[in-house]
Amino acid sequence: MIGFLGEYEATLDAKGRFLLPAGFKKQLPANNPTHFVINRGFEKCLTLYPIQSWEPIFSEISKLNDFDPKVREFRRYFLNGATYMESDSAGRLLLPKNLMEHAGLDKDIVLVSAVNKIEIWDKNKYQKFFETFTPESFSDLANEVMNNENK
Amino acid sequence: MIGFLGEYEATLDAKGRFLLPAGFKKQLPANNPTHFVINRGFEKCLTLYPIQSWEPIFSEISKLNDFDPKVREFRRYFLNGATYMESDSAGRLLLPKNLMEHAGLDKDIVLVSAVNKIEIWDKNKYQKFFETFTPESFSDLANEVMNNENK
DNA sequence: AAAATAACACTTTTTCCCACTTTTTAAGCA
DNA sequence: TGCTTAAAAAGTGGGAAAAAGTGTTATTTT
Repeated sequence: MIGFLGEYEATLDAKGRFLLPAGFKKQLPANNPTHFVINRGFEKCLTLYPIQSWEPIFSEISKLNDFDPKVREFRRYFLNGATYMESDSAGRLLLPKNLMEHAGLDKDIVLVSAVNKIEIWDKNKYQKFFETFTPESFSDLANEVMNNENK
Repeated sequence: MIGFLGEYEATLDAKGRFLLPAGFKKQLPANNPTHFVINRGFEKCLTLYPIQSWEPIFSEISKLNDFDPKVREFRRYFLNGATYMESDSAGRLLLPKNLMEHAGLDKDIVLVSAVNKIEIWDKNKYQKFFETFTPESFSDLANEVMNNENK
């Protein structure tokens, strides 16, 4: 399985393209290093899936029962932002405009590891997120999350 | 199998035609990229089936027991709007008027992936649909839908 | 030297508009 | 009434201009 580490910055050009930071490039799977799916994140950010990470998710979704209204609702929300992307000859990725809006991206962005995918944040919003976080609250959260896991 | 991704906008011209967005065009099956069936959606929207996606559904429906009044009722409703469509020389699709009414389409429309087919919404109605959705409610829904699957 | 950014040229897609054909509707008349 | 014709509406096809997207090269930064 793919496992990303680290956090890198990048900038969007006038057309909404950005260069995948070299740090992440090195961590991409060897076979399909140019194929991605990008989607809305649960928070005000985007989620970038290398194609290998996306496929099992999509496969799950396509098995759901289409006659269940909840399924349709979920699917609509989940798939609406998902967009297939391929990096261009210069290794850049072009962000769809609706997703840029969703995440409130401007010019400076931050790419953060999220295990088998990468989250994309607006730099300012990302910093603010951290400012609201004290070491203690982080410690509490860690305790809660990691404990539930082991029960 | 066909699997669509993403959400794209289009506009209807005075005659009720729209251009299938390039983003979806690329995802169409190579063999019959101009043949569709369009139908009422369960919600206030339309469902556009590439012909390959329609055929298995139609086949399912034709197998149902005709002596069951509920079957006849369902079939009547489901098939009543279904219309065969072919895109014209410029790649445009002409919407039947009765279906435009059903979905309350005006000028601006949104096309959204529904795995092997595409939903067509009025832009305003679609936006309202999303406004009623908080990240938490989506998260709950996702949890519910994807959990049922694993039981 | 490698990576990131900026600038530019080019191609594709989209939009908007107009002209033409076919079908439908309405109207006139024997 | 039934036929014919005119008018209107609906549907189709295509082209030009604008916008969006893509690729390349050069320059700057680290």
